[in-house]
Amino acid sequence: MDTNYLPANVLDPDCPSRVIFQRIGDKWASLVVQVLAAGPIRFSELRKMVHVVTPKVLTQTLRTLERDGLITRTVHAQVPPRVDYELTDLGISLQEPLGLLRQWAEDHVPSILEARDAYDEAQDAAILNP
Amino acid sequence: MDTNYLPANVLDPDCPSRVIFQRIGDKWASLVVQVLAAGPIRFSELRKMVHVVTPKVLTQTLRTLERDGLITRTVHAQVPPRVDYELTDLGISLQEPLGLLRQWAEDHVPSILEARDAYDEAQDAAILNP
DNA sequence: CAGAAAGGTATCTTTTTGATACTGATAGCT
DNA sequence: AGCTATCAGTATCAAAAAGATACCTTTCTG
Repeated sequence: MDTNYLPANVLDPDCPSRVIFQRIGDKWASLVVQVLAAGPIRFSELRKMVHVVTPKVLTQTLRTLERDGLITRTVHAQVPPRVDYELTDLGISLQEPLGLLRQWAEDHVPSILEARDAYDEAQDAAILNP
Repeated sequence: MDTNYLPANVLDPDCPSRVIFQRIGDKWASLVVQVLAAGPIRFSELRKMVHVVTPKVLTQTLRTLERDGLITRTVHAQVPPRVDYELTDLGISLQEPLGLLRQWAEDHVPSILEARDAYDEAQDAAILNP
Protein backbone atom coordinates (compact mmCIF):
# COMPACT_ATOMS: atom_id res chain seq x y z
CA MET A 1 0.00 0.00 0.00
CA ASP A 2 1.20 3.48 -0.80
CA THR A 3 1.14 5.23 2.53
CA ASN A 4 1.85 8.54 0.91
CA TYR A 5 -1.44 8.53 -0.88
CA LEU A 6 -4.29 10.40 0.70
CA PRO A 7 -7.40 11.24 -1.26
CA ALA A 8 -8.19 14.90 -1.04
CA ASN A 9 -11.82 14.26 -0.28
CA VAL A 10 -11.01 12.69 3.06
CA LEU A 11 -10.26 16.21 4.20
CA ASP A 12 -13.58 17.55 3.06
CA PRO A 13 -16.01 17.56 5.99
CA ASP A 14 -18.91 16.98 3.61
CA CYS A 15 -17.21 14.02 2.01
CA PRO A 16 -19.51 11.00 2.21
CA SER A 17 -16.67 8.59 2.88
CA ARG A 18 -15.82 10.60 5.96
CA VAL A 19 -19.39 10.38 7.17
CA ILE A 20 -19.31 6.66 6.56
CA PHE A 21 -16.01 6.32 8.33
CA GLN A 22 -17.67 7.88 11.29
CA ARG A 23 -20.43 5.30 11.22
CA ILE A 24 -17.96 2.46 11.05
CA GLY A 25 -16.08 3.98 13.91
CA ASP A 26 -19.20 4.21 16.00
CA LYS A 27 -18.66 2.61 19.36
CA TRP A 28 -21.46 0.07 19.00
CA ALA A 29 -22.00 -0.17 15.26
CA SER A 30 -18.81 -2.04 14.48
CA LEU A 31 -19.43 -4.40 17.37
CA VAL A 32 -22.96 -5.13 16.20
CA VAL A 33 -21.76 -5.86 12.69
CA GLN A 34 -19.24 -8.31 14.04
CA VAL A 35 -21.82 -10.05 16.19
CA LEU A 36 -24.21 -10.26 13.27
CA ALA A 37 -21.53 -11.99 11.27
CA ALA A 38 -22.51 -15.18 13.09
CA GLY A 39 -25.98 -14.99 11.57
CA PRO A 40 -29.35 -13.34 12.17
CA ILE A 41 -30.16 -12.44 15.72
CA ARG A 42 -33.07 -10.92 17.55
CA PHE A 43 -33.02 -7.73 19.57
CA SER A 44 -33.02 -9.27 23.03
CA GLU A 45 -30.27 -11.74 22.14
CA LEU A 46 -28.18 -8.94 20.75
CA ARG A 47 -28.68 -6.98 23.93
CA LYS A 48 -27.47 -9.90 25.99
CA MET A 49 -24.37 -10.35 23.85
CA VAL A 50 -23.42 -6.72 23.61
CA HIS A 51 -24.12 -6.20 27.25
CA VAL A 52 -23.99 -2.85 28.99
CA VAL A 53 -25.58 -1.20 25.97
CA THR A 54 -28.88 0.44 26.81
CA PRO A 55 -31.93 -0.35 24.67
CA LYS A 56 -32.16 3.22 23.46
CA VAL A 57 -28.63 3.29 22.16
CA LEU A 58 -28.88 -0.19 20.67
CA THR A 59 -32.03 0.83 18.83
CA GLN A 60 -30.34 3.95 17.52
CA THR A 61 -27.35 1.94 16.38
CA LEU A 62 -29.52 -0.60 14.61
CA ARG A 63 -31.57 2.12 12.92
CA THR A 64 -28.53 3.85 11.49
CA LEU A 65 -27.08 0.54 10.31
CA GLU A 66 -30.39 -0.26 8.68
CA ARG A 67 -30.57 3.16 7.08
CA ASP A 68 -27.11 2.69 5.64
CA GLY A 69 -28.16 -0.62 4.15
CA LEU A 70 -25.78 -2.70 6.25
CA ILE A 71 -28.46 -4.71 8.04
CA THR A 72 -32.09 -5.66 7.56
CA ARG A 73 -34.79 -5.59 10.19
CA THR A 74 -37.48 -8.24 9.92
CA VAL A 75 -40.56 -8.06 12.09
CA HIS A 76 -42.43 -11.31 12.60
CA ALA A 77 -46.10 -10.78 13.40
CA GLN A 78 -46.10 -12.70 16.65
CA VAL A 79 -46.84 -12.02 20.25
CA PRO A 80 -44.56 -11.45 21.97
CA PRO A 81 -42.97 -9.82 18.95
CA ARG A 82 -39.93 -11.19 17.24
CA VAL A 83 -37.59 -8.94 15.32
CA ASP A 84 -34.57 -10.33 13.54
CA TYR A 85 -31.56 -8.37 12.46
CA GLU A 86 -29.34 -9.69 9.71
CA LEU A 87 -26.41 -8.47 7.66
CA THR A 88 -27.08 -7.49 4.07
CA ASP A 89 -24.58 -8.28 1.33
CA LEU A 90 -23.18 -4.82 1.91
CA GLY A 91 -22.83 -5.56 5.61
CA ILE A 92 -21.13 -8.84 4.82
CA SER A 93 -18.67 -7.06 2.56
CA LEU A 94 -17.73 -4.81 5.46
CA GLN A 95 -16.78 -7.87 7.48
CA GLU A 96 -13.40 -8.30 5.89
CA PRO A 97 -11.86 -4.85 6.43
CA LEU A 98 -13.44 -4.73 9.87
CA GLY A 99 -11.99 -8.12 10.73
CA LEU A 100 -8.55 -6.99 9.65
CA LEU A 101 -8.82 -3.96 11.85
CA ARG A 102 -9.90 -6.10 14.78
CA GLN A 103 -6.97 -8.38 14.08
CA TRP A 104 -4.65 -5.41 14.15
CA ALA A 105 -6.14 -4.28 17.45
CA GLU A 106 -5.74 -7.73 18.99
CA ASP A 107 -2.19 -8.05 17.73
CA HIS A 108 -1.17 -4.69 19.15
CA VAL A 109 -3.01 -4.57 22.43
CA PRO A 110 0.17 -5.23 24.43
CA SER A 111 2.10 -2.46 22.69
CA ILE A 112 -0.70 -0.01 23.25
CA LEU A 113 -1.18 -0.83 26.91
CA GLU A 114 2.56 -0.55 27.38
CA ALA A 115 2.56 2.84 25.69
CA ARG A 116 -0.26 4.00 27.92
CA ASP A 117 1.53 2.96 31.06
CA ALA A 118 4.71 4.70 29.95
CA TYR A 119 2.78 7.85 29.08
CA ASP A 120 0.92 7.92 32.39
CA GLU A 121 4.10 7.39 34.33
CA ALA A 122 5.80 10.21 32.47
CA GLN A 123 2.82 12.40 33.27
CA ASP A 124 2.95 11.60 36.95
CA ALA A 125 6.67 12.28 37.03
CA ALA A 126 6.15 15.62 35.30
CA ILE A 127 3.61 16.66 37.90
CA LEU A 128 5.99 15.86 40.73
CA ASN A 129 8.91 17.67 39.06
CA PRO A 130 7.37 20.60 37.20
CA MET B 1 -11.53 -14.88 6.42
CA ASP B 2 -13.84 -16.90 8.57
CA THR B 3 -16.78 -14.63 9.12
CA ASN B 4 -18.29 -17.01 11.64
CA TYR B 5 -15.45 -16.50 14.02
CA LEU B 6 -15.92 -13.96 16.75
CA PRO B 7 -13.53 -13.83 19.69
CA ALA B 8 -15.43 -13.95 22.94
CA ASN B 9 -13.46 -11.08 24.40
CA VAL B 10 -14.89 -8.62 21.88
CA LEU B 11 -18.07 -8.89 23.89
CA ASP B 12 -16.37 -8.07 27.15
CA PRO B 13 -16.73 -4.36 27.85
CA ASP B 14 -13.41 -4.37 29.68
CA CYS B 15 -11.63 -6.04 26.79
CA PRO B 16 -8.69 -3.87 25.72
CA SER B 17 -9.22 -4.55 22.05
CA ARG B 18 -12.67 -3.07 22.37
CA VAL B 19 -11.29 0.04 23.97
CA ILE B 20 -8.76 0.27 21.19
CA PHE B 21 -11.43 -0.22 18.59
CA GLN B 22 -13.14 2.77 20.04
CA ARG B 23 -10.03 4.86 19.67
CA ILE B 24 -9.64 3.82 16.05
CA GLY B 25 -13.24 4.64 15.45
CA ASP B 26 -12.83 8.06 16.93
CA LYS B 27 -14.13 10.71 14.58
CA TRP B 28 -10.86 12.59 14.32
CA ALA B 29 -8.23 10.05 15.34
CA SER B 30 -8.45 7.93 12.21
CA LEU B 31 -8.40 11.04 10.07
CA VAL B 32 -5.30 12.37 11.81
CA VAL B 33 -3.50 9.06 11.40
CA GLN B 34 -4.23 9.12 7.69
CA VAL B 35 -3.01 12.69 7.32
CA LEU B 36 0.14 11.88 9.26
CA ALA B 37 0.84 9.07 6.82
CA ALA B 38 2.23 11.72 4.48
CA GLY B 39 4.94 12.57 7.00
CA PRO B 40 5.47 14.71 10.09
CA ILE B 41 3.34 17.77 10.41
CA ARG B 42 2.99 20.60 12.87
CA PHE B 43 -0.10 21.51 14.83
CA SER B 44 -1.20 24.49 12.79
CA GLU B 45 -0.73 22.68 9.48
CA LEU B 46 -2.75 19.77 10.78
CA ARG B 47 -5.50 22.14 11.81
CA LYS B 48 -5.61 23.62 8.34
CA MET B 49 -5.84 20.19 6.73
CA VAL B 50 -8.39 18.71 9.05
CA HIS B 51 -10.40 21.85 8.96
CA VAL B 52 -13.49 22.42 11.07
CA VAL B 53 -11.83 20.71 14.01
CA THR B 54 -11.45 23.00 16.99
CA PRO B 55 -8.05 23.32 18.64
CA LYS B 56 -9.31 21.83 21.87
CA VAL B 57 -10.59 18.70 20.21
CA LEU B 58 -7.52 18.37 18.02
CA THR B 59 -5.31 18.61 21.08
CA GLN B 60 -7.37 15.95 22.84
CA THR B 61 -7.16 13.69 19.82
CA LEU B 62 -3.41 14.12 19.53
CA ARG B 63 -2.92 13.46 23.23
CA THR B 64 -4.80 10.18 23.16
CA LEU B 65 -2.97 9.08 20.02
CA GLU B 66 0.29 9.93 21.71
CA ARG B 67 -0.71 8.10 24.86
CA ASP B 68 -1.52 5.01 22.84
CA GLY B 69 1.89 5.15 21.22
CA LEU B 70 0.59 5.81 17.72
CA ILE B 71 2.21 9.20 17.28
CA THR B 72 5.09 11.17 18.77
CA ARG B 73 5.04 14.81 19.76
CA THR B 74 8.27 16.75 19.33
CA VAL B 75 8.59 20.23 20.76
CA HIS B 76 11.26 22.44 19.21
CA ALA B 77 12.48 25.12 21.59
CA GLN B 78 11.76 28.05 19.32
CA VAL B 79 9.68 31.13 19.36
CA PRO B 80 7.09 30.99 18.05
CA PRO B 81 6.98 27.37 19.14
CA ARG B 82 7.11 24.51 16.73
CA VAL B 83 5.59 21.15 17.57
CA ASP B 84 5.79 18.26 15.15
CA TYR B 85 3.58 15.23 15.18
CA GLU B 86 4.72 12.04 13.54
CA LEU B 87 3.55 8.45 13.26
CA THR B 88 5.42 5.85 15.28
CA ASP B 89 6.08 2.39 13.84
CA LEU B 90 2.92 1.31 15.58
CA GLY B 91 1.03 4.13 13.93
CA ILE B 92 2.48 3.18 10.57
CA SER B 93 1.36 -0.41 11.08
CA LEU B 94 -2.18 0.82 11.57
CA GLN B 95 -2.06 2.46 8.18
CA GLU B 96 -2.77 -0.70 6.25
CA PRO B 97 -5.99 -1.89 7.92
CA LEU B 98 -7.17 1.70 8.09
CA GLY B 99 -6.46 2.19 4.41
CA LEU B 100 -8.42 -0.93 3.54
CA LEU B 101 -11.35 0.33 5.54
CA ARG B 102 -11.18 3.67 3.79
CA GLN B 103 -11.04 1.87 0.49
CA TRP B 104 -14.16 -0.07 1.43
CA ALA B 105 -15.91 3.16 2.37
CA GLU B 106 -14.97 4.81 -0.90
CA ASP B 107 -16.04 1.80 -2.92
CA HIS B 108 -19.42 1.62 -1.24
CA VAL B 109 -20.36 5.24 -0.86
CA PRO B 110 -22.90 5.04 -3.70
CA SER B 111 -24.61 1.97 -2.26
CA ILE B 112 -24.84 3.55 1.14
CA LEU B 113 -26.21 6.85 -0.09
CA GLU B 114 -28.74 4.95 -2.15
CA ALA B 115 -29.78 2.92 0.89
CA ARG B 116 -30.19 6.10 2.89
CA ASP B 117 -32.40 7.70 0.28
CA ALA B 118 -34.56 4.59 0.08
CA TYR B 119 -34.85 4.41 3.85
CA ASP B 120 -35.78 8.06 4.19
CA GLU B 121 -38.37 7.80 1.45
CA ALA B 122 -39.90 4.77 3.12
CA GLN B 123 -40.01 6.72 6.36
CA ASP B 124 -41.75 9.66 4.76
CA ALA B 125 -44.27 7.36 3.13
CA ALA B 126 -44.95 5.66 6.45
CA ILE B 127 -45.66 8.98 8.10
CA LEU B 128 -48.18 9.91 5.42
CA ASN B 129 -49.88 6.46 5.54
CA PRO B 130 -49.65 5.32 9.17
C1' DC C 1 -56.93 -11.13 37.14
C1' DA C 2 -51.74 -10.90 37.74
C1' DG C 3 -47.55 -11.51 35.69
C1' DA C 4 -44.35 -12.53 32.02
C1' DA C 5 -42.26 -11.89 27.46
C1' DA C 6 -40.41 -9.04 23.47
C1' DG C 7 -39.19 -4.90 21.49
C1' DG C 8 -38.98 -1.14 22.02
C1' DT C 9 -40.21 4.59 23.81
C1' DA C 10 -40.16 8.52 27.15
C1' DT C 11 -37.88 11.14 30.35
C1' DC C 12 -34.16 12.81 32.87
C1' DT C 13 -29.09 13.10 34.04
C1' DT C 14 -24.33 12.94 32.86
C1' DT C 15 -20.65 13.05 29.65
C1' DT C 16 -18.65 14.50 25.43
C1' DT C 17 -18.19 17.91 21.63
C1' DG C 18 -17.92 22.15 19.90
C1' DA C 19 -17.66 27.49 19.52
C1' DT C 20 -15.25 31.34 20.96
C1' DA C 21 -12.04 34.00 23.41
C1' DC C 22 -7.77 34.35 25.44
C1' DT C 23 -2.59 33.43 27.12
C1' DG C 24 2.63 33.51 26.99
C1' DA C 25 7.08 34.07 24.94
C1' DT C 26 9.68 36.43 21.66
C1' DA C 27 11.01 38.58 17.25
C1' DG C 28 10.64 42.25 14.03
C1' DC C 29 8.92 46.76 12.91
C1' DT C 30 8.24 51.85 13.86
C1' DA D 1 9.91 51.60 24.06
C1' DG D 2 5.61 50.08 22.33
C1' DC D 3 2.83 47.52 18.77
C1' DT D 4 1.89 43.59 16.30
C1' DA D 5 2.33 38.92 14.59
C1' DT D 6 3.22 33.87 15.15
C1' DC D 7 2.37 29.35 17.19
C1' DA D 8 0.51 26.01 20.18
C1' DG D 9 -2.21 25.57 22.75
C1' DT D 10 -5.91 26.68 27.45
C1' DA D 11 -10.29 28.42 29.61
C1' DT D 12 -14.94 29.05 29.61
C1' DC D 13 -19.41 28.34 28.33
C1' DA D 14 -23.27 26.28 25.22
C1' DA D 15 -25.04 22.35 22.56
C1' DA D 16 -25.33 17.67 21.38
C1' DA D 17 -24.86 12.84 22.32
C1' DA D 18 -24.80 8.89 25.45
C1' DG D 19 -26.50 6.59 29.34
C1' DA D 20 -29.76 5.18 33.33
C1' DT D 21 -34.25 4.16 34.52
C1' DA D 22 -39.05 3.67 34.09
C1' DC D 23 -42.74 2.65 31.33
C1' DC D 24 -45.89 0.93 27.24
C1' DT D 25 -48.35 -2.65 24.20
C1' DT D 26 -50.27 -7.14 23.08
C1' DT D 27 -51.27 -11.69 24.11
C1' DC D 28 -50.56 -16.03 26.60
C1' DT D 29 -50.28 -18.65 30.97
C1' DG D 30 -51.22 -19.67 35.79
